[in-house]
Amino acid sequence: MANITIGEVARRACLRASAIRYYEKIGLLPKTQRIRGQRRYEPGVLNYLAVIDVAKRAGFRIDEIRHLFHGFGRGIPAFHRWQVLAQRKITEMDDLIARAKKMKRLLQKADRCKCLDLEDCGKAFLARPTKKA
Amino acid sequence: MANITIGEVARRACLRASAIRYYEKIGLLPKTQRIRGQRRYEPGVLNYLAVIDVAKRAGFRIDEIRHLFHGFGRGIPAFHRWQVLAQRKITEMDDLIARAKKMKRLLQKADRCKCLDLEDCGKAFLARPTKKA
DNA sequence: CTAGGACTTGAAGTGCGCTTTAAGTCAAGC
DNA sequence: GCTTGACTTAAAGCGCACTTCAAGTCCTAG
Repeated sequence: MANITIGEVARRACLRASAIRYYEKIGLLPKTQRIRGQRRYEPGVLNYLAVIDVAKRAGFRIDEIRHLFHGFGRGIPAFHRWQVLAQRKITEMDDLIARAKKMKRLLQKADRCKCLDLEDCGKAFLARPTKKA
Repeated sequence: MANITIGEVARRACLRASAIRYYEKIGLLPKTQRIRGQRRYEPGVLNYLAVIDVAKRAGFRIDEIRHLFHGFGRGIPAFHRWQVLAQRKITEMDDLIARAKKMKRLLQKADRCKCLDLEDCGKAFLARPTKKA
């Protein structure tokens, strides 16, 4: 069970080996043991990678995920780490959704445009400027 | 009124001169006349830049804006160009909003996490995998 | 005459999250 | 002995939309 090669970890975690090496290099994954120069992993690394995967899908950037793992004091429990980061990110997501909706409204206005010439659109935009984000 | 320098255009359009040069280089803005090597613009360029600005704020990438200007036949009216591109982009925005909402739901789940250890989160994720995008 | 300021160019740099490449090591199979 | 395949490293590349840099031109003011 133990001492899995990087290729096997990659296969099980649905990642490229290069991504795993990259995570190690930037300090997202801890350095693991080497056997004749090659990385060998214990199965626990898959839990680690599963957390990274969920965090990425929740919209966290790499530096935020690193913070999740290493940016809190030793005794700070996982649920508290998630709470702190999730609250911030939920706000970001709300902003993102609001921006996307604003873009969509702008697109719906564009969809009802009646100009023959794009320069006319430009004149119209300059005459009644849409309020910027 | 005519023959504005790049710096003046930049000031009026709230852009950096470097951005205007870049737009010219990639074929977003037409090449303009030079006087002793320096670009000189007619005021109409501001309409052109206003269209670019609105398109960017609506979420169009540079290649899409280039398509708006040059990707249709000569006689195709502006309103039709907007319709075609806006419909596609509205779909993209809907996808983006849906993805952001999915992330937000994931974050709200994370916010209610009770694990003490991140590895436990990983085990839980692997046991009941959240369906991926 | 000199300094300052606005402009010119092509090339390189930025940030993010990796991937790709080049050059090499190592073990197994023929 | 040779090939194949999986691994190693450091460094470079990608996409996007610019910005920044280095080195130079040109005009005006003092």
